[in-house]
Amino acid sequence: MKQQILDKVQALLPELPLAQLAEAPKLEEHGDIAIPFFLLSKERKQSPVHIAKEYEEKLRGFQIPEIAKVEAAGPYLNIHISLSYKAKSVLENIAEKSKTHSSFYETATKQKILVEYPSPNNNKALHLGHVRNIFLGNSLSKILKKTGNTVFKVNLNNDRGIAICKSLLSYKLWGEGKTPESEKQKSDKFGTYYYTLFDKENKAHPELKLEEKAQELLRLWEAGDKETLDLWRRFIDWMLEGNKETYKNYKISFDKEYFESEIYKEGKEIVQKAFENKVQGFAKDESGAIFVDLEDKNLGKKFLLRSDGTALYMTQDLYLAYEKEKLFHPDKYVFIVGSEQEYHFHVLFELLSRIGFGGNEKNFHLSYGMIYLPEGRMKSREGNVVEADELLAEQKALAKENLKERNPNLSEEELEKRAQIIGYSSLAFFILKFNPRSDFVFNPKESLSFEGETGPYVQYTYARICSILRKAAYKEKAPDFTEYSDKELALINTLAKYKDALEEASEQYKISALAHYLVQLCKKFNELYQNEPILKAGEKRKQALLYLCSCTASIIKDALDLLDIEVLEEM
RNA sequence: GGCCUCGUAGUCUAGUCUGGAUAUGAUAUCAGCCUUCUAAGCUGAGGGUCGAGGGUUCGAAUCCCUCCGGGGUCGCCA
Repeated sequence: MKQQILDKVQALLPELPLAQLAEAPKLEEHGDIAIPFFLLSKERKQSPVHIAKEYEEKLRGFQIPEIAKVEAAGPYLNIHISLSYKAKSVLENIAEKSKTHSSFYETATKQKILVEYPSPNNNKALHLGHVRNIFLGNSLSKILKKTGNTVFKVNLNNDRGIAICKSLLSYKLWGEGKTPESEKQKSDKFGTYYYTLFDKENKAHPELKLEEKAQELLRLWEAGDKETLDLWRRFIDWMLEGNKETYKNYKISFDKEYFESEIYKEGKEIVQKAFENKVQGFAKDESGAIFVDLEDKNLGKKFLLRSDGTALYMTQDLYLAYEKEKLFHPDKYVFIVGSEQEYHFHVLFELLSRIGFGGNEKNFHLSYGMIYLPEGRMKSREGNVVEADELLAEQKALAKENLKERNPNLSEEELEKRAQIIGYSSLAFFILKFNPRSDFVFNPKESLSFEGETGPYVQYTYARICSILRKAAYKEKAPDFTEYSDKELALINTLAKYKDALEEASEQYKISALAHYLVQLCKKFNELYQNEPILKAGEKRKQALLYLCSCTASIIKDALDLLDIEVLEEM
C-alpha cells in the first residue's frame, strides 16, 4: 500500500531519490511516510527545513486522492495516507487471506529446512532449559512452514557416554532392583534420581572412587559387555519413554530420530578421506591422531580421530551431517542448541565448509542463553532444576484456580480444557518473548503471571473480540470504509504491520518479534475497546467496527498459532 | 590469558545488523475507571549518566577504538 503511494509520488517528483530517503515514522502523528532532507541539504546547500517546505507545497499541488495530508515538520516531510483508503486496503487483504487460510507473508526462497532439536542427554528428565529449546523449535518450525518453506524436524538422542554410565553405576549399586513400575514413578524421573544420587554419593564418599568405576563401566559398554549392555538397554528405554511423554505434553513430533549409541563410532571414513585429499588444515600428529588446524579462523586445533583411530564427538557430527543430507537433501540446517556450544558449531560449520558441505550459508546455530534460578545456574547433576513436566502442571493448576474464581459455574471438563490451554500459553509466551540470546533468571514464584505482556493477555483480548462478534451475531460483510475514524487509526496501522513482524520472524528466525507484535496489537485493540462501545454504534459504523474486530481476531489467531498457542473463544 | 557474548528506570525488556524527530513496553509503587460489548482490561503519576571514556557524523542506545563489569567457552570429553 505504502509502496503504491510512494510510486505515485516518485512519478511526480522524479528528482527525489525516494527509495533511499523514505522511512516509516515512529510516531503516529507523523503520518505514514516520512522523508528526511538532511542528505539533500548537503547536496543543494540549502537548509533541510527549507527543502521540506518547498516539497510540501509541490506535493499539495498535485492533489493525490490517496493522500490525506502533507506536512513539513522541521527537516522532515510527513505524508498521511487517507484513512478510508488505508482501512480498505489493509482490512480487505486480511479478510481475504483469512478466508483462504493463506499466509500473510511468503518467503521468496522457499527452502527445504531441517530443524534439529531438542537433542537432550537422555540421562535425566527434561527441564526448563529444554523447555526453552522446545518452544523455540516448535514455533520456528511453524513459522518457517507457514511462510512457504518445507520443514523437517529431527532429534538426536545423546543416549550414551560417561553421564549415562554414572546413572547406571548408581542404579547398580543402590537400585535394589527397583523399577519405575514398582516405585510408581514416571520412568525418566525415576532414572534422574540415580543420576543425582551418583553426584551426592561421589561428593560424600570420595574413597569409593565412583568416577573411576563409571569410567570402567563405559569401557565395558564400549567393549560390548553383555551384562552392561542389557542393563543399559533397560535403563535407557525408561529414559526415552519418559522423555517421549514429555514431548507429547509439549506437542513435539519428529520426522526422524537419531541415536548417538548407533552412530558414535561413525565418521572415520569422512575424516580419513579429507586427510588423504589434503583438505585445508587436516593433519596427522606424531601419535597418528588426525586433527584439523583452524588457527587461521581463530578456532584453534580440533582433533577428529584419536591415535587409536576411534571417532570423537565432532567426528560423529560430521557423519550425522552426511546422513541427514542423504535422507532429506535440505537447503538449510538449523540447530537449536544452547549458547555454551557456540564454539562447537563454529568449528563444525567451518569443517563442513572445508569438506565441501556448505558452511555458514547453509548451517545456522540458533543459540539461546542460559536460564538461571534465583540460587544460581541450574545443574541437573545436583538436582536443582525446574522439571518440564512439573512446570507445565503447575502453570495449569494456577490457571485453573484463576478460572474457578472468575467463573465458578464452569464444568470440570471445560475447566480442565481451558486451564490446559492458558497454562501452556503463559509458559510459552513468557519464554518466546525474550530475545533467545539473553540469559535470564527464572523465579518460579514471580516469573509467570497472567497479566501484562503475557500469553493470557493476548488470549483474553481474543476472547473479548469473540464475545462481541457473538453478541452482534456478526456475519462477514465488507463495510463502508468511510465510516472509520481516527479512533481506529492506531489499530489499523498495527494490523498493517503484521506482515513485517512475520517477515522478520521468518527470515531472521526472530520469534520474539512476533510475540512483541502481538502484545502491541492487543494493546491497541484494548484501547479502542475501552473508548468505543462497539455494539452501541449506529448501524453502518457498527458494521465497520465489527469488520475491524473480526480482522483483528484473525491476525491474533494466526500469530498465536505460529507461537504454537491455541486460542479460546471464552475465558 | 585468547575467543564469543551480554550490559537500557527497583526488576524485566524493545530498539543495535540497516544511525534520524520526544529511548519501547511490562512489572512493582501511587492515584483514578466495573448498573454500560469479559476489570486476565483501561487512564494518569513518579522512576533513565542507554556500563564508562574517547572518536566518526549535520545527527549515535545504534558504527569504530580503549576500558570496566557479568556469563559462556578454550579436552585425543560429550
